[in-house]
Amino acid sequence: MSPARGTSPPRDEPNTGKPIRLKDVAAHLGLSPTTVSLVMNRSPAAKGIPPETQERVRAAAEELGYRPNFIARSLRRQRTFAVGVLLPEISEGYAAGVLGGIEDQLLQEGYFYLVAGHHSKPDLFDDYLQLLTERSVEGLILVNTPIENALALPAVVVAGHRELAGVTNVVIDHQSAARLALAHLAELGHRRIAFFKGHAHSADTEARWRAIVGASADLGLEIDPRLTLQLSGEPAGEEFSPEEGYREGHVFGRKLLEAGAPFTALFAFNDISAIGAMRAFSESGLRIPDDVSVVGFDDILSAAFQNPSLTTVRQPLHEMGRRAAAELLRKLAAPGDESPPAITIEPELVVRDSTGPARGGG
Amino acid sequence: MSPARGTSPPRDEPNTGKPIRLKDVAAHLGLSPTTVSLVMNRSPAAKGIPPETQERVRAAAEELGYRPNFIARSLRRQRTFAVGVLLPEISEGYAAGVLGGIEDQLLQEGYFYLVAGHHSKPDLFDDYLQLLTERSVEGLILVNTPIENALALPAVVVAGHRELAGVTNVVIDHQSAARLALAHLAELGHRRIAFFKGHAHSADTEARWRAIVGASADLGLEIDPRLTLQLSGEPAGEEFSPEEGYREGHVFGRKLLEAGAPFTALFAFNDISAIGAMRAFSESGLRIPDDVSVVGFDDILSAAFQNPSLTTVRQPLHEMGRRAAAELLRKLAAPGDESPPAITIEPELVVRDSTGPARGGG
DNA sequence: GGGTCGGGCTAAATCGTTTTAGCATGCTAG
DNA sequence: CTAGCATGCTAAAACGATTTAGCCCGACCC
Repeated sequence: MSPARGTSPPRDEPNTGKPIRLKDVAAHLGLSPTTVSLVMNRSPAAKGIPPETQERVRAAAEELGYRPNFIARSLRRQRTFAVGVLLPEISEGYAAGVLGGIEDQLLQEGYFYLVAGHHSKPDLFDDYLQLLTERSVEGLILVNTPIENALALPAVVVAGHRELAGVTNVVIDHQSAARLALAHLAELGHRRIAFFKGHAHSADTEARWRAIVGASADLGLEIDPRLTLQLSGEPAGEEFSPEEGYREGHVFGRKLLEAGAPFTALFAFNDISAIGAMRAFSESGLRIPDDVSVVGFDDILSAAFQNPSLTTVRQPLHEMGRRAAAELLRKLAAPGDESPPAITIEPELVVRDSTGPARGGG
Repeated sequence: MSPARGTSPPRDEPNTGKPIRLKDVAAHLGLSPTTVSLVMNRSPAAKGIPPETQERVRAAAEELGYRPNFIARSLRRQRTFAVGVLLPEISEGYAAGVLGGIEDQLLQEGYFYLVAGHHSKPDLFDDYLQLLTERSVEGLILVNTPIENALALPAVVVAGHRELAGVTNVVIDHQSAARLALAHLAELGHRRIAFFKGHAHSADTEARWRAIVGASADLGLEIDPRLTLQLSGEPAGEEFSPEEGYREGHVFGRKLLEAGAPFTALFAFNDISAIGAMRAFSESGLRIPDDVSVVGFDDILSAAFQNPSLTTVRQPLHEMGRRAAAELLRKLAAPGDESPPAITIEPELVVRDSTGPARGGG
């Protein structure tokens, strides 16, 4: 009699009551758990077990739907194949982008990760670090998370402020970013370029500005202080909100116009402020890119949907996350090795419709 | 002699070599592990232990920096305080928003979560379900993830297609959404309204369209088939990409104009296509909202940064995530209870600059 | 003085693996 | 004939907690 189709167990036979333990497989075969474990793990010690027994074991495991219990294994091996990720807020674009890359890399390598969003509240940093450590994560990835003390676990930091012994920073190549953007503008004949600097407590502000100064010099461009405005951001400790950045870009766009010093292009600190400035320019009757060219930074989703669409320096967030995860796994695999203090990521210039030849020619 | 500041152990004394085990605390006190465990867990069985001993235990635990090993505890208690989250892609706006809410709720309740992004590849669904199950997650939250077979674990689905026994769907109140948007337009005097329907394989398309039809009837509006276009999306199984949606909105915007049937407003299926359409309208010399009003759906970040900024129906993604997580935890806490087949979330109309009085008056 | 009771604790089993250290058995070599 | 050595397996001790079932001792009762 073949099994009736309509009876309770579904066609895919797993899920039959309680999960199968190693012990069950062993009992079913009349072997010891040791043997089964050795075979299932392809342990070197299994070389003494004849291939035909090995086959029997594997067949039985398959047949019974045996799945090793990860918790028990973790306990015994002292390995969890899990890492902790600390970030300000998971639903915010930057962190989400990086996390996407982290995820791809980790899952591919058989790891999982636990995430905690601290909403930029410093007292939560330590709490969550505690919790993650208690859960026996093997390493940490910090995204946009300023940290004071040394960490007890191997760690990689994305967009981190300071240098800590043993932790690797994943950073964008600001030199390259500045060169890409400014060379693009210079080539279009722009000589008088306005700048938005980042707010003081952002990780990237200083490095980026130094790179801009350097690249300007290389290209023979002069920086006019009257055309340089510093975004203030929110009070320190607060998350920088998109709406605020947009508003500030809008206000600063007008300020630039009122300053009276002529300019034909703006290189903003990020896309959000660039978009705000574009709006200010449009409202004043300036046309983009005919009268003013605008370059942003980040390449957020909105950048492509602006009218005109925004030329910007893309941070490859996904790749940054990937690289961070890969580096962490490398550290875990080779605990002794010296690790690089920094991994530098190359940005990419995305040319869209907000940049064009300088008005009046170069 | 007070301890010198410059010596190796940092001021916060933890991290002294290997972690402290329960056994260590017990040994340090000359008590048994049992006693320490009972006290630390405030087990009812600890009522036989005099308060002064309890105090001694707690003090010692504190002093030694004892942190229970979560893995060992999970193994013994058969509880992991972890849930699995399955979604298409973590860095995409919808999922990231929902995940933010899930995270808030879970961490608040002492849970963590494991995320897997399946990139809409159906064969990965089962793989990741396997992996999560192996890791002993206690329940599942599926975001935008169509699932065929019944699940072995308690589950909540956000934006899911079908109804499965025992799983709760978290869905937006489409009735309410349609009513909000159409009443707003009707109030501004719009009578001839164009629509973008969602692509066929999107979870929300059908329900939303029915709601629109219903609300139109209630408000005495007629739906003109010539003004109704169905987004095609990518081939089924592919992720719907923002660029594609934008492009289609753009194309359809032009189609509407060419159709010749007069209209004064567009209610798009989502913000992306609304933004594409706005661009098409602008390019044709129509002014928004003077000539055409546009209403989107979702309230993505870009919506606020458009020029003009986009009036839209906001899906409270964060809250949807929160509710999903809360419901899952409820299920876990009360395994016997019947659970609701659906949780309905109220949308919110965000009025911005893309809607205004109908041209020519109502 | 024996039984009972309760207070204060603990021994040992258990969760499901991995891993170390061997144990039989039979064959071969000397 | 026996030592030695593969061969094919297994017993038992971890891993670090929780939890069940008692143990021991003194006080109290009658």
